[in-house]
Amino acid sequence: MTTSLTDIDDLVERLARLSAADNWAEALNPPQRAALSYLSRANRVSRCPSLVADYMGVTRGTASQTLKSLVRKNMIKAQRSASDGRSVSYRLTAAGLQAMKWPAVLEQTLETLDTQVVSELAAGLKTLLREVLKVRKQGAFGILRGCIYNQKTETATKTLSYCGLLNVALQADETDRICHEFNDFPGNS
Amino acid sequence: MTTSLTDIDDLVERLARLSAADNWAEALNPPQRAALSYLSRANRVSRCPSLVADYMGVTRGTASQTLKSLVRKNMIKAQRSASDGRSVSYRLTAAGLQAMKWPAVLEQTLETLDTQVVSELAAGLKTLLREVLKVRKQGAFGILRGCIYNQKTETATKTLSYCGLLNVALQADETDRICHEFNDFPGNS
DNA sequence: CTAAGTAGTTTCGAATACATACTATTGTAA
DNA sequence: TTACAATAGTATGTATTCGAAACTACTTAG
Repeated sequence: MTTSLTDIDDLVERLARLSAADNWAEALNPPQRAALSYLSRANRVSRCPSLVADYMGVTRGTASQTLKSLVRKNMIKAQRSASDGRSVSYRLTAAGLQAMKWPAVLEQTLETLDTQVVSELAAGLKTLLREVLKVRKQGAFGILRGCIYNQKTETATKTLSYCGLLNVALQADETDRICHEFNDFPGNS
Repeated sequence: MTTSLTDIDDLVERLARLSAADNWAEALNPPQRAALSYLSRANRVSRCPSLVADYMGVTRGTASQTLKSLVRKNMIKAQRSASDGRSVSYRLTAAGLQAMKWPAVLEQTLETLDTQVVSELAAGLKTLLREVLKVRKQGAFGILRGCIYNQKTETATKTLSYCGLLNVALQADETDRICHEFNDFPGNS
């Protein structure tokens, strides 16, 4: 059975599409849900329009629109930065946190699958995402040592670092760079 | 390293999103590309609005709109059925076939990955899709024995059937049902 | 201090998407 | 046969996404 490369492209496309269709709630549409999900996991300095745009793969203008609709729906609130008068940080409201409590339909489907299959699938997808980010030159995801998303694995020869939020493996020299997603505060404020 | 179920949902969502952003051509946007891709692979009786809607996970109204825009762009042409005055079948124009020649950006990324990783990833995604289709009760994918998408694998005990178009494994009793995607004519007309 | 760069917003036009209501055709049952 | 339900497809209204481009406001480099 030959696995053409087109297959994976189609499968990812279609799965995302079907998942989006099922997750379409009266409260949130798929882009809004994706943005809210990102904001719920990112640290304060990362909860800004341009990084939402980067994460979602849309222009800043589009991200701005989606964030505006989330504000309108009382899911998030904007707060201007004191240090930089240009930048804005968003935080989830109680309603926003509540909306994130609902698990995605795909998650429920995954529960029925074998654990082994699920973890292999996750590993494959992470590898693919890492590659995609490299091609898109979104590689500036250096992680400071103390980041809670920086998962270290000790091997015989060296320490491997991994960003659990963005799902990218990190080179040793990258741990000194500043990461947009850096977070050293478990309370996430 | 724990792999939460949320991970896969996020990864699929994000990969599809980044892929869509990169595949956004002046000619086609992502839904149009998805619809055209389906039409290029489906047999005549399957190239109708309602099955495009099923495949894409949208309502018939939405599918109708997208098909209209593809007609406007001269990618496809409509043809009314002689046997059923209600139904319509679309076929790709020369321009439509040409547009499908361009590989998706994700495919190029996949070329850089290990073959083993790619085939395991494809297998995992197919399993997941099969499960999603079951939940959505889109299970009426019975494949007639002669279908060119019906890939048979002989094992010691029995014959396994598989639909190469829809990426679903088929039970033995399903091979007698009529499949929307059934195709016994390699020329696909 | 000026110029370039950065963060974010607004506007425009095309299109997606749902829900709903609609037309036309086909099938079923009295 | 004549109702009536089911099916295939379309049209409309509203909200929103999306890229592109133009714009404001702030920050930084020379």
